Amino acid sequence: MDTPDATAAPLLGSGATSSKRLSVLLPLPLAGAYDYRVDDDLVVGDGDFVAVPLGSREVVGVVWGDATGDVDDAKIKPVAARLDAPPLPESLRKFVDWVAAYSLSPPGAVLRMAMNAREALTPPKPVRTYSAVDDPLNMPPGLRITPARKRVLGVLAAGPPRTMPDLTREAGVGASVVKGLAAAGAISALDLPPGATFAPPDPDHPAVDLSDEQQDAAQSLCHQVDAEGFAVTLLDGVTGSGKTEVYFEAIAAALRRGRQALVLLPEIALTPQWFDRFDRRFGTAPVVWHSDLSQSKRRLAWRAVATGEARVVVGARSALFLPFDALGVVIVDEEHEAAYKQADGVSYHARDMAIVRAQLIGCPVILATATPSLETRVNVARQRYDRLELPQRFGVAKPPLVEAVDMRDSGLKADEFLAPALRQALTENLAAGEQTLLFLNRRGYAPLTLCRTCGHRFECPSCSAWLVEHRFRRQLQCHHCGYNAPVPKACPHCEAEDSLAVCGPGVERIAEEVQAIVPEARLGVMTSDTMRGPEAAMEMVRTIEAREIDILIGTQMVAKGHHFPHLTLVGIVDADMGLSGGDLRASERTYQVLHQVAGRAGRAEKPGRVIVQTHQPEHPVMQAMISGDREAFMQLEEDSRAAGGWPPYGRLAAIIISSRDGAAADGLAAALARSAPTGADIQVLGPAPAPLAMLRGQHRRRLLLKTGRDQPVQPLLRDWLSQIKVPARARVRVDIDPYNFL
DNA sequence: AGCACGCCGACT
DNA sequence: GTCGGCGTGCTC
Repeated sequence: MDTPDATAAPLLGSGATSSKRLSVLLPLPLAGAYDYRVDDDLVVGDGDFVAVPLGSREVVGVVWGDATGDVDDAKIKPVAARLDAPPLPESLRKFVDWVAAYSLSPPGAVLRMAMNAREALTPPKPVRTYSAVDDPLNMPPGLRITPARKRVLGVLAAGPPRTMPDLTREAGVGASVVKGLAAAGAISALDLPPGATFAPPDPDHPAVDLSDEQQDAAQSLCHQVDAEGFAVTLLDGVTGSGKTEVYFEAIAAALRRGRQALVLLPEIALTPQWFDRFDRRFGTAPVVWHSDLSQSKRRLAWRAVATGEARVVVGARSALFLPFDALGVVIVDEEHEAAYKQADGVSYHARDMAIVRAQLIGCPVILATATPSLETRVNVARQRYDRLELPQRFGVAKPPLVEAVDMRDSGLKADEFLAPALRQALTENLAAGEQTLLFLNRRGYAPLTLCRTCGHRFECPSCSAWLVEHRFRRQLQCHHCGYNAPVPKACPHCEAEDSLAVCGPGVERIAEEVQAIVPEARLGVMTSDTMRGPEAAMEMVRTIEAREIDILIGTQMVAKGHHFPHLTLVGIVDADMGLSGGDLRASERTYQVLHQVAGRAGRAEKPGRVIVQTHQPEHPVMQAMISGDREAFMQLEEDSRAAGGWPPYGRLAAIIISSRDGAAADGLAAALARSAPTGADIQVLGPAPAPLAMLRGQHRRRLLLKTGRDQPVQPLLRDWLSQIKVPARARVRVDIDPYNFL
């Protein structure tokens, strides 16, 4: 039986207090902001973080201007509280709205990316520090002085109070030693209000010497920073031309004006070398932001950005959504990297969104790369971006000598993947005491396992993908969803024993083959699953530099970063791998990767040798690799995109339908196709099974909208999608300018 | 996203 | 007879 609520709310509109309505955006995938009532006694402004009731729970959202909706008075609930956190700056709120409208995502889903540090919304906790007791006479009598305790006391005797992590590191003891001392009263613990946690980078730190060309480029970037207006500049220079040092000067200029700076790097390029260079230029470390930062570091970094204490932030694409209030320059390093494109959730391209962010703020953007993307080249040609070119510096490795091996007549057995020419080069290089790199962009031992008796192929139960055998781990893994299972003894289909065969190579299998060719060689395998974290990568770099490894076998991971002077031979095991699949950017991307891998070879006095194994040596990518004529290749790519009306000469959007029910996905896809927009330069392709027709148990279908450059794609899509009733068991997602066709 | 509501299977 | 599975729909 219901009992009457004794604490029922007082009647509304009693007139005692006036209240106004405002709009609150919640970090949820709702269609728009919700309206709330705020009573007189609570002062809130735009951008403030507020706690509001939603259904039966309370959520934190951001005040998003005055109320817009015509929601019934009775439905409006009051704002519960204002949180003690710096408000979200207006430029970031505009950016959130912009990205939502552009990507056709719910604004709340975009806001969620800007609120990715939940704990940052509560005031920072005081930090506990430990220091020596004021008076040695106050030391507790009878304290046992162990060697560990002695070290702690020694550290504290000299210098300021330390935090627990600093103290344990400096004294080389565990936390329990410190706690024990504090409990005994031998050291004192003190909670301090959290002060500055990030040392300000010094723009006038003793500078690194720049060449005349670098100086010129740096100067023109600094002028832009000083002008405090929006502009985009491509900083184009080969590896070793000193791009990083040049854009550091733009950062220094921003710092001198009291502005903040943001450097975007692809996640994999956040390397120790980059931080070393930063430290050399600015005498301290920048604030770091990336997806797997711990909760406490996130909170610290987020708040420091909001308060302006963080002067320079370096981060992966999600750093775009940090609450900068005084950004003076944005740098997108490795501008061409496909990793900047986020495909799941809210899909956006960080390079393009960085430009939007800067435009909304009114500050310059610098795109740095040795191999500009086609899009950026076209924007330079259209004079939307400026371009600065840096020449190669003296003492840098010469371009490598590239030769192709035609695998169509290599005479290899089915279980061999290295052609005689590569085998020979490998053997000779080893004998000469030089290092070799073999590149294959495929993890594991073999990409396909099948049964010789019945032909059964091992597929992922929830994705349309083969299971990749990982022999070191004795597992079959799905590289798309994380499914894994032990390799069975018998075929699960026909139960034949010892009948399993593998098809195709992965790095592990190449390692096996190499070991058979040169048993004396010391091998290293470098893939994302053998290298956990930056420490492992650093250790690998060290072993290579120390020449403890003769032959390095790796995936894309090896393409980036360090140059090894004794690495003089590069073998590309399967250069064709990225070319199949009908991806618009397949050629460009394959060239980028191969070019980068090839660049690992050689040194100033000895050019590297690169052997490219391919089944299509006549392909423009291979021809460009051999001739080294990147310019001609890019021109060819541009011509073919222009001829086909593909981006950036046209617009493209993918509509992805997913459902656990295949028939529902088909039905919805068909309904969308029936109501597709029409027009002179509007084409709708599909529906077709999406690149991975089944992913994590979801059936996926895809339609492609291809239009001329002047078509307003978002309104077109909004119109189109609004006509369709999406059944509850299906979902529709839009990907503007999709990259993943594979 | 979370949470409630609701309608069908295996347990006390 | 109820507990609980997750499919469906709503939240100012």
